[in-house]
Amino acid sequence: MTIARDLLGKILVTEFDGQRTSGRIVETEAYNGVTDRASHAWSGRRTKRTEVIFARGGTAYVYLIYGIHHLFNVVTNVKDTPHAVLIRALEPLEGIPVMLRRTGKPSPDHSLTRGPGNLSRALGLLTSHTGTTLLGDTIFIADDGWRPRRSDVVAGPRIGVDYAGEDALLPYRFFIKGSPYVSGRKKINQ
DNA sequence: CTGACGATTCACT
DNA sequence: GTGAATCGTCAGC
Repeated sequence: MTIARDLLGKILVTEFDGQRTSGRIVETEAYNGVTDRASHAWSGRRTKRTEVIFARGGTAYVYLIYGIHHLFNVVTNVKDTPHAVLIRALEPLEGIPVMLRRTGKPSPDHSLTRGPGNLSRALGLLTSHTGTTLLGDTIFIADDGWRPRRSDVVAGPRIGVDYAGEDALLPYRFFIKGSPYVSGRKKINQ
């Protein structure tokens, strides 16, 4: 939970085949383990797919949704405690031309890394990266000391988890107010 | 083995 | 605002 907030302002970096891309994290969502109906690990569901969420913190969990989009998560807790943080939006920093090529966009705009599906595509993240440690040199979190002002960090309900009942209302989504890269639907936004 | 569906996005009405 | 795309995962038979 605290970790989701602390990740705001940090830099997510991927480096595949010498192509480095990075972006500052401006939006995250926390998934709070077995008590969170919106989490894949809810109620102790532990399967081949979700196994990685039970790993120790600092592990990547990349999940394919709707057969189309990849969603990138960071496993945040100790072994056997399935907490994860979904990275929902970045502000592009390095490797923007590479991102453009990956996404097929002609020019950089706010949609390049806005939304978990777009972001993963821009950084070249695939489900095959699930289980990769973030302590290595292909996918990792960097910190240049930049921090959002405390008054600019906003918490709100998560997106796309309406099926989770009451848990869908929990303020587990954190984002930096005013960033043009923050995603969000029209309903419960900002 | 079979069927149902999702932590989304994009194009179209 | 609505609906389709598209496939790995999981539950059930």
